[in-house]
Amino acid sequence: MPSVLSLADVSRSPRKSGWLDSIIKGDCVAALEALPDQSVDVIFADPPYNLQLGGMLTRPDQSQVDAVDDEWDQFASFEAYDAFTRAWLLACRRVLKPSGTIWVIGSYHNIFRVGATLQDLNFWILNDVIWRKANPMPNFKGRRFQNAHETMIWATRDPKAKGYTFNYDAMKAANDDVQMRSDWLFPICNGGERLKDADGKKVHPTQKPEALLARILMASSKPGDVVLDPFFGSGTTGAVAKRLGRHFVGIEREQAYIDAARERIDAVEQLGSGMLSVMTGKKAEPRVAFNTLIESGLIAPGTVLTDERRRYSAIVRADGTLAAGNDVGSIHRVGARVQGYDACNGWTFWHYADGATLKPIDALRTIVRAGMAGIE
Amino acid sequence: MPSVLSLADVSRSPRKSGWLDSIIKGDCVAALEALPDQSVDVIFADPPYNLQLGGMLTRPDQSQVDAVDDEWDQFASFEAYDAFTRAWLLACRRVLKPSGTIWVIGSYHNIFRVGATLQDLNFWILNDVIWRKANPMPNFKGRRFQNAHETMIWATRDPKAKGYTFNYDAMKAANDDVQMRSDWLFPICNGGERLKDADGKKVHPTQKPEALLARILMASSKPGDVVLDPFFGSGTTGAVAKRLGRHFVGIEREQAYIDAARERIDAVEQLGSGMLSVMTGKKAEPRVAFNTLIESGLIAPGTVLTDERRRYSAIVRADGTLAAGNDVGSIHRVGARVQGYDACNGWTFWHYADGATLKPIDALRTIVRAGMAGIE
DNA sequence: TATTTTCTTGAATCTCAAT
DNA sequence: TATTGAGATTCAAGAAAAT
Repeated sequence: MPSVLSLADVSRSPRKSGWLDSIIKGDCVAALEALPDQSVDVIFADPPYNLQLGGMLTRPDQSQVDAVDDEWDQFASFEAYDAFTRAWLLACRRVLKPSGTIWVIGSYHNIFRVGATLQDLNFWILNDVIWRKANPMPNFKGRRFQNAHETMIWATRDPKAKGYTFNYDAMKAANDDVQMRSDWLFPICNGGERLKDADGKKVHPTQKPEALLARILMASSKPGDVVLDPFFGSGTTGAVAKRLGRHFVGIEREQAYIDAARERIDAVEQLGSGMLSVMTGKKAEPRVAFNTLIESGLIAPGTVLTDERRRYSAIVRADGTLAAGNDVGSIHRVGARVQGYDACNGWTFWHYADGATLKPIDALRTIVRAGMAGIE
Repeated sequence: MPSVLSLADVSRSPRKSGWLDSIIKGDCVAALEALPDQSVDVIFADPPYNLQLGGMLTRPDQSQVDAVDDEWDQFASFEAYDAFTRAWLLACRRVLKPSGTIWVIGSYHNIFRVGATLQDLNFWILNDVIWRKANPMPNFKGRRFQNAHETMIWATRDPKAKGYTFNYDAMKAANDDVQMRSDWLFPICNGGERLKDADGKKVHPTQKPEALLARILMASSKPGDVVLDPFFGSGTTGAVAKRLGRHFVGIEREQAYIDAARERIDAVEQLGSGMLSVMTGKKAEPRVAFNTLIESGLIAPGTVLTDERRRYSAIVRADGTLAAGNDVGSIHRVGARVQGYDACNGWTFWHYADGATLKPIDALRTIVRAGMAGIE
């Protein structure tokens, strides 16, 4: 089982490597300052997002959303958050090898401040990478777009940094022999992977999926590298690092998280050396909005669509809806209503005139998908 | 053809609307200051990304600068970029209506600074939206992930801003009846849409696809709204705004871009008004009091209403209230109380017997609304 | 036991008009 | 400006319950 060290343990002999594969209990900055200079290859940091939530949020079925309202996510102001960010990034900077890289994940609440601070501190951004969530929480009030992604920033310690690890060929091979893009599709952490306590409640409110960490470590580290996570939480970084044959160091304040992480990591077995190239993201057929056909010029607003036998017709509107008389709605809704049905697949029901013949609008969707080939 | 105004033209009579559907030639901030307060519904801004252009960041070639100067330059340069960002965002803030929203697009080179500045200036971020490029430029050196997206930030002028436009129902209907996500897939602008000069060279280095602007304007504006683009470039915003029946104002310094944009916008035809109306949901429907159902004889006092599964029941009273035992109140209050909830939509919760089946009283409201159609 | 239906839940800055 | 009340609002997965 990974050992848990106090700050005193680490400070007593920082040059030794006793802190490898262990969890340091304590404040993030203080613990970082106890580690030796230039000793870490990769940092993955999932800092507090500084969410600013109003009151309670209820779902349409009147159940309550279990929000992230933990004390550790509360900051008095942007200035306070910026000062915190600066402090832990500076401490990270010192322990990072000159060829090391850092990943930071966040949402629009904090990621812009983190990114600007990284630049201010002379880190050099290599990419921003988007984690597209396959199954994000919906927007319940219908006043915004569904918040369906998070942003990760990948940066070197210095602008001129040479020799950082990027396993380009492995990434390409894992991505059907095309370059790995900056947008990744993964499900959120749920099901058996999600750590639960004895009462069945989630141990940590923001546990990250192992698949995400696996891609990060496969892309930007080598076996035997040292991976540091200054906000260790439930220990996803440690679990994946151990499985992939990397050393880890975690820093965490909360004893409950430390206990869960220790047990979790202890149960992980390292993969054999030949097994490491198989982790890729889930592929899915891209969802194509009807809107996309209009936006990409394949079908013009005002076009008249009919069914295969020209019994019903409807007009395409610029907002991506159809209008059949007073009936306005999605291609599926309007298709159902003109026929008096409850449901209808608008993609196969509605046709457009291509010369003298009618073709289903699904044919246009195929064209769009062809243009997206290889994108996921 | 859209008119081109000098700063003097606009300053002479800023309160008049002569600046609508025109391009103002001049510096971004100076031109913004010539426009009246609170006159714009939506701003789309595509500020300079490339910190090397505009003389703000002297990093043409990392290898030519030594480390010390480099660091100093970089700090100074980020400060200059931040000051520039602050200036144009503040000027935008003044011309934006209280219910207006702003979109800013950028890449990792600048978007973190823009986002942090937006927050510092008290804008309120609604979403960050990812433009996933269907056909991004490959990464040539194989030292990073393929940079396959750009980031857009959508924000209101103030944290508590109410009444901003978001055409939720149209977006959802256009997206196969599931809510629109924060990651959008579009091809980059090339082919026939890409403006070329007489030599076949592209007119503008970062011309945005019209499809992207179409979705932005369909989502966050109404026909007749005023759309401002302070970095007008080749005029994509103006072309799409005109096509979709929105007014536009563009600000641009370079005469070559202005000439190209004028010609381009002049060739655009506005879509017919029938194509432009935005699909709205229940929120936009006229309010109908439950009382009205009783007054119009659709439901009689004394009628027993139940929920869908007949677990709860209540009696309709002549004054338009419901009674469930001692509980008397609106359809919503009583619906909430019988279930032990804080809130409830009585229209969809309560059902009446229509023969052997139960129907929601919302069906009766629909009848009333149909009868009101055309009266208003 | 196998299949279908219902329930639960996830980093969320989540209403608006009338008074 | 703060309060009140009408009434609008969710997608995908996995687990649990029902058939």
